[in-house]
Amino acid sequence: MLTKSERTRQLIIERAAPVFNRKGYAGTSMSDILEATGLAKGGIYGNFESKDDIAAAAFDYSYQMVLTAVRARVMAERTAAGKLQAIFKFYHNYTVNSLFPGGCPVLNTAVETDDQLPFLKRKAAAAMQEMLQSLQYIIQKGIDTGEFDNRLHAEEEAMLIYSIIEGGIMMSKLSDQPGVLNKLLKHLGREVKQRFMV
Amino acid sequence: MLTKSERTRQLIIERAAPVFNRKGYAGTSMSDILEATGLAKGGIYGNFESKDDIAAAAFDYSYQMVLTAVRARVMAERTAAGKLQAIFKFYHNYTVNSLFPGGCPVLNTAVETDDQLPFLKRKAAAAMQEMLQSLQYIIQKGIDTGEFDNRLHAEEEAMLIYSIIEGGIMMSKLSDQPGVLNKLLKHLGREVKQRFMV
DNA sequence: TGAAAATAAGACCGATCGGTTTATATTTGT
DNA sequence: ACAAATATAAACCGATCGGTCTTATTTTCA
Repeated sequence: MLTKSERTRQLIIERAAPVFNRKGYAGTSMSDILEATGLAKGGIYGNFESKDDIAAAAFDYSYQMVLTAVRARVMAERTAAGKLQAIFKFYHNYTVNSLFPGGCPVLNTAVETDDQLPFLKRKAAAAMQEMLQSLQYIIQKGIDTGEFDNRLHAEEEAMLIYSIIEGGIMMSKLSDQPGVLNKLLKHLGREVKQRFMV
Repeated sequence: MLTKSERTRQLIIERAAPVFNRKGYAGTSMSDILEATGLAKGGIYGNFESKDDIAAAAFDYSYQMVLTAVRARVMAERTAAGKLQAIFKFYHNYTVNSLFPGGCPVLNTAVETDDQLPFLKRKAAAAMQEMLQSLQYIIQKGIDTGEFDNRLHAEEEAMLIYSIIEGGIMMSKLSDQPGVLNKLLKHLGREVKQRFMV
């Protein structure tokens, strides 16, 4: 069994992550975290060094949640096209249905950390890199196995897909219209069926 | 000539806008604004009611700067394809060369204002809507004049372009690689030349 | 140019910020 | 079950938050 401290630490991360994701680093206060966890200062600072420390752990947790959920859906598919469609399906209605509120943690963190908060920016950058490489890997595999047109550039297509998804999340959130993202995902689905397939 | 107060108000907006754009609403303090303007409290609060009031004016100013710059480039072109290419050119190297630092004010504001800051969210939403409609108008005009393939859906293509640009700005900023956005813009340019043209 | 009006400086305000510390309560291993 | 170790509550800290107010200065126009 986990030690008490380890369980508390986990609780703090799980409760703080959605708060940071909705309100951002600067917009989240320690009292927000006290409220979300039901703990007092001592319970927090006995398990974390600082607000930064919590924000870093919360980002890791948030990203891991997304990554795990996407991975599970991708691995359930055999073909490259199936894997890509599974990703698109994952993001369907993302702004209203996501694992926890506030949209994509990579996008949110990327936008808030311009020069400041370098420790968070590094994490978000690594996360994006990993997402892009996963996409690229799927596409390249599709090309190599002859499933996809070999004139495709895997890296470029991965970047396109990622930019449309992240841009679409922002657009849907801002307009309060989940359908905006959904239309973009539908377009991506058609592209895979038509332009990607040989 | 403008009254003293009007000139001071303008100075505050011009100096505060890039600060808000880089650090966000929550991340910007009044002392940041005092420092950026060189004024004291009295000078600020004599011309603005509150931080919110400054942030609202600063967003309007930032967005107006972008819109004006894009409009000028678009109006200098006659064809729909030329207008779209001018927009893509405007965003070339945007993360390092933009009018003022911090990336796209619509994107930044959209991400920070989830449920909170409704007065800013409304402004950003209206700005995005205007950008999308401008894009859609250009594309529809291209279709109507026979310059573009009439099987295109103007609204969908506008959303695609906008999502790629905004997503691309985020990706370039996060990775510190202006080339990411540039590659996406290059792709958009090719798409217009190939898929759009009849 | 001089007096009234407009504008800005800067001391000041209570509230809240992130964080520390001490004292109490709870786990833990024997 | 008990003592030692661990973990949490809560009072407390200086700094900073957004904002007010009085006073001094600058602008304005007769």
